[in-house]
Amino acid sequence: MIGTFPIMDSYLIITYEGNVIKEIKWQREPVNINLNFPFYHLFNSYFNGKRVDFSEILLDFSNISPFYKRVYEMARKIPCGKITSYKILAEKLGCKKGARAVGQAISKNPFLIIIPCHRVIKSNGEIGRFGLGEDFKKFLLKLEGIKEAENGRILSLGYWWY
DNA sequence: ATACTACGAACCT
DNA sequence: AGGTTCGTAGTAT
Repeated sequence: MIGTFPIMDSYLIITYEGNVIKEIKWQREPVNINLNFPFYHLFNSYFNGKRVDFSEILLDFSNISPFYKRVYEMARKIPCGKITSYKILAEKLGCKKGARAVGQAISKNPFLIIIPCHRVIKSNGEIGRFGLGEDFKKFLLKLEGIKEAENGRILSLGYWWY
């Protein structure tokens, strides 16, 4: 079953079976809106700027390599309103110099929003890349109350999650 | 074996 | 400050 949810100039495509989410991807090409998918109200609240707890949602991790799975499960623990870096995430996984490998995994995040890959930025404070574009990443961070400096970098280390 | 990253550090101007 | 280069870990072919 597939649900669709419009956001900015794109659409979330939510694939699910029962109450298990199998995949959340996005596309720019318009689709028919179908808001009849599990946890719709959570997504709706989230995009209205509310603090939302996605942690109880069941995700289908079959067909995901062990390392990617570890990255996703770790990334999922980043609290709303906090950010971290690819490097820190790698270190937490016991992979000191694996920042790039983490980036590769994050770039293929099969569960947009639920696994908050937008909360992972570069270690020098720059926003870093994002599938739907850097502006979308900034939009999500702003939604969560993360402040950005005028030079496009994150303002304060106090926001970091270690 | 090789090529490819949503990275990072170390160098350069 | 801004660029280039190189190391790096894991994945895909």
